Amino acid sequence: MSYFILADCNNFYVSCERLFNPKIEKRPVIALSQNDGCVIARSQEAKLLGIKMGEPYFKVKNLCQHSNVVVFSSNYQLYADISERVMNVLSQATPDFEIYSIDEAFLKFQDHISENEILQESFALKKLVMQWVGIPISIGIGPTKTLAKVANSLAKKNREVGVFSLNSPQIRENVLKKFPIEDVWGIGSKLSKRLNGIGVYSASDFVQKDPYHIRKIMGVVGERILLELQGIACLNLEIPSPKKSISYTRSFGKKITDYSELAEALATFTNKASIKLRKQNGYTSAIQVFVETLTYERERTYRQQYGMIKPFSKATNDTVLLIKAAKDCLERLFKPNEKYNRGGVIFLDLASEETFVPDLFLGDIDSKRNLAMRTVDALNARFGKNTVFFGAMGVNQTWKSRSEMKSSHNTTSWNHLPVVYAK
DNA sequence: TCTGGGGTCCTAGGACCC
DNA sequence: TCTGGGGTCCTAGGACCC
Repeated sequence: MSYFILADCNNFYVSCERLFNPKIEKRPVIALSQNDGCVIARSQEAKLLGIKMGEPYFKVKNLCQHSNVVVFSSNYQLYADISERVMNVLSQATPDFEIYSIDEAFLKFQDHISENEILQESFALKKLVMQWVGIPISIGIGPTKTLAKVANSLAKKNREVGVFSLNSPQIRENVLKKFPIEDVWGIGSKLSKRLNGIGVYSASDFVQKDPYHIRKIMGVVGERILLELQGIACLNLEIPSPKKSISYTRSFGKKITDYSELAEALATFTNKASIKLRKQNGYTSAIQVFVETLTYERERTYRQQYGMIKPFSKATNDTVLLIKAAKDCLERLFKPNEKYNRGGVIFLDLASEETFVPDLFLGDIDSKRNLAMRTVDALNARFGKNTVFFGAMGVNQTWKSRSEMKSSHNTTSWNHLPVVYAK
């Protein structure tokens, strides 16, 4: 047996913004998704105003203006950097450590450490992250990952303490009775409706079901969640493995009807994705390209996706080839007089360097091209994004997504470094 | 006018093989 | 009268997460 700890940053994006802007400490603050589309982070004050997670921004814009809400476009560069700092502190506690998302990490401790020591350790970690990074976190403890998740959401309810353990079976029983089934990790809207149908409304209702029966109606996923809630660990820490697919998809700042504009956008996305690909030393054997249209009819929106997959005879990470393939796909997908609002590229079937098979007939051409790509990446890393770029990407980039209320890159750009004035 | 983006895992069904 | 069965691989789609 062992214990799992889930450390989760409180209102992470908002906390990052507050770090460099202490004036907004007590005010309602929200952060928006890419393209300023919907609300994806809210401060406690904003939650109390009734602003929901994932709500489209235009629906709450008025409320925000009236209630003096501070609104930010997402500043992922800043959030990623702060995240790394938080993870660095957390990972000091144990080598059994898994970064689960930008603001969450699992830690695992063997059970020869007492319950009391685990609690002490958790309080110490929480304090340390606040001291060294300035981000508030909550900690949940339990014998399984799923129970640590439940414990974490209880820790968040009492932020003054901010640590909650579900190791004791008695406490577990009481907690699960009041814990709605739809809030359990892995149970989404579809599964919770299905479970409601068989009389399951709380996590405790679920735990009393027969795992075999649950397996029949929910598959192994459902059975695993059930056992995890019973305290039987089915999920372990995940060892980071290279990504199985890499994608870059964006909504455009305006609707696009023009083929060449669309082609430039997709070339830009392909470039972004191939930089990610080379960063993990990967090769892709197939590219998927899609574009999407959006139409409104009587208060309803209809999305239509057009996509195609193009396999390569040989895995590649060469931006030039990838852009060419993306354009081939687009040529077939494109329909004039359509209004496109979104597009993207996905690299599928990723292969690593070790499994990459050089082409017998092309000989050394590959390694030369590879070197060229590496040089482009190095130049851009050193002198800034897009110092060197591909003509196909265009120069006007009129389709770029909106991001009108973005804060500075305080920790990742010399030009945005905070300045302190002495009196 | 205006609704994100990047991922993962699982399953069912078809094609194919012996 | 009676017309196999087991295995693998691939793909599309569904469901979920943050």
